[in-house]
Amino acid sequence: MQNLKLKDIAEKLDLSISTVSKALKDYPDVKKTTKKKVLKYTKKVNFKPNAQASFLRTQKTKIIGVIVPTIIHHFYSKIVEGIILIAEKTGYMVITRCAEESFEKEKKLVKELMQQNVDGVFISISNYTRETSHLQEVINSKTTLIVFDRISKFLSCSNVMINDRDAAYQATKHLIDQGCNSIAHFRGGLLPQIAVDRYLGYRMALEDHNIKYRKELLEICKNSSEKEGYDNAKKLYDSKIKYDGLFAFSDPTAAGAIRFYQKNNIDIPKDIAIVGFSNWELSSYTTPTISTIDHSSLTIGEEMMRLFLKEITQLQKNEKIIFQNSIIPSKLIVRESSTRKLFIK
Amino acid sequence: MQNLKLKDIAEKLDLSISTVSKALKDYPDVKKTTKKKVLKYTKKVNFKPNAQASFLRTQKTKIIGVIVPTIIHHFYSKIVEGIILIAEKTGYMVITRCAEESFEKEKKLVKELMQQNVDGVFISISNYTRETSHLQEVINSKTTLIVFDRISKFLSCSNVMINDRDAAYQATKHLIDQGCNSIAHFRGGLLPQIAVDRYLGYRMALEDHNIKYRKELLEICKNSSEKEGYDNAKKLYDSKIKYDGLFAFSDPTAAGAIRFYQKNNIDIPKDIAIVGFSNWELSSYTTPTISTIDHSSLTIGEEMMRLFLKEITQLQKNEKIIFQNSIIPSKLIVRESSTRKLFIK
DNA sequence: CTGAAAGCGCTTACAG
DNA sequence: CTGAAAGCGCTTACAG
Repeated sequence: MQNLKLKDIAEKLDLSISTVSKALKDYPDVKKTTKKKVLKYTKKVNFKPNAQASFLRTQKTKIIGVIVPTIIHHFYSKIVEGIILIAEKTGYMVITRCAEESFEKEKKLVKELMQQNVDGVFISISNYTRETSHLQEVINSKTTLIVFDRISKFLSCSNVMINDRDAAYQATKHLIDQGCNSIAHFRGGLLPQIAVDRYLGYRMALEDHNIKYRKELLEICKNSSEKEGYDNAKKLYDSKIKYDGLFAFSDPTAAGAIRFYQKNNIDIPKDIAIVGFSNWELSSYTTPTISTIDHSSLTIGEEMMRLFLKEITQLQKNEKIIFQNSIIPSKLIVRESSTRKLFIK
Repeated sequence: MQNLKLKDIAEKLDLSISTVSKALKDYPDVKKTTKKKVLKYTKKVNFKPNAQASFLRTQKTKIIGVIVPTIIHHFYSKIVEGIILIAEKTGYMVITRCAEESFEKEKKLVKELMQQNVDGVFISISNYTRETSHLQEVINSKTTLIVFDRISKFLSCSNVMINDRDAAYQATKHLIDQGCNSIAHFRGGLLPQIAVDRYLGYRMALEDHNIKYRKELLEICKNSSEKEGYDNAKKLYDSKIKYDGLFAFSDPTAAGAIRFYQKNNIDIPKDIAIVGFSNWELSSYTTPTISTIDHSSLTIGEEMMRLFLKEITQLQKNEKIIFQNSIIPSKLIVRESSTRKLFIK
């Protein structure tokens, strides 16, 4: 059974190709009984018009291209899941692609998506992307561009972000509320904006609560790995630096630190209260469970789709397109690693 | 800047559309210098032919559609990641879709992918899918169909599977090797094939080692949740049933059981040795870490792409297409929850 | 070696 | 209300 085309339907029903096409698209100038006849038959034989051929006329593919810098990563795969679920509800398909943190590959992927004539490109920019002319071209060719998480100030388009600084502030403040006075921070690398923002949120929270920032309580976890968490905890321990709170750049980092503390009989949260970041699956399974920040990736995906659909409509109506910067609020999830009230009062 | 088309290039270079098209596809009957001129210019202006228009002639979209029954699930999202990474290496794009365990939605998604004229459909069949005529149609329309994990015996196509029975056998045998004599099994629901297979593997391992199967050591974890693991451990405990090993249907289930044991001062692995299943992220972060079975999702994705590319080539050469059943071997990962040697000798 | 022309399957302005 | 025809941007058999 070959795929049916308009011509086959038309012949079968003794109608013209035009009429069948119009009936399918519910044009007002087709007789009701004709429409019914066509719909009944196409439903029966399960006919759907060829998407590629339609595109040549409509210029709409109903496909969204999503580019993430890395895919084997909790945060991004969750967001992609969110986009896919919402996209399906609104009749879009999603092509997911992975730039593997390479500027060259990112450029190539964008170009290929343009060649596919996707209706929208959602991207989180690679760490090594130095300039954004490839993304400017997306905008120029009237394709809706939405940048999320890792954005660029040089692009006029809608952005969806997380307020890492605020989230880090919440996390640190929570530790202070639990009675912590000297709070260490295992930060991410020096360059990534998210690492900088979380660091700044930490600093701001300290400042607002009159706690002096101490440089010796800051360590770096470049890869945000479990091992780095362990190693940094050990490093502080070996240098005999005392502290009673830890705000870790990520949950694995927090988990690594916990592993070290337990080995050395440091009680969590009594001796050191801990907050991680991003609500990884693991954080509900460690002993103790890890307090963390939840980003609600589903909400991020939802918000991107919402902005996309809005811009598509504005484009269609030839209205001015209004770009929007959405900030998705993060939520502190308090678990065992920082629930200290019982001990301090 | 609008998207360029063949016509623009041809005009610019004072050539015909045909010649430009042929130069781009490296046809042998185009003068070398002409080819060079065309390639140089198209590279400069970053021209790529419109994919939809090409399709109308070539019938190739270079898109693969992947349908998973559920996406917010470790196992499937890993496989999708694998497919995407390998697909990109071979010039394919991947549309991921989620059937949400609905037969109706699955049918709809398949139809839409066919409408998109994808070159291949990779699917893991929903639990509620009662018949597979929608997938038979994929085969009929000469689109490569590859079914993975949840397969159907009624389809003539290549399959990629995991040998759950063998993996469960390995897991159980490992517990026996650790000195366990009475091994409980928290199985999945009664119907899913994977639950049945793991149960049978468990039974076979017991039998091969002359350990009598005891019905009272079998509990059901329908949703494979942490809570069910906890509850079942409690149930056995409350009924005073003694056992020294546990083979759990999944890592979260194992984690739940561990939580209960720890609360009741049952030592792991000394009192009860535990093996989980599927190597969830959490299994390396619990205390103790959980021994588990690793499926190597990346290998599954790789294998699907390999089969797909093979069939595509056979199709092109008009050769007979040879379907293949690939079974991806699983690997036992031994961690703390079952490392007992120290205690028993 | 180059180019004119047909055609892939659809949509839609236009004529009747 | 229906249908003939043009055209979307490409590929490729064919003529020269």
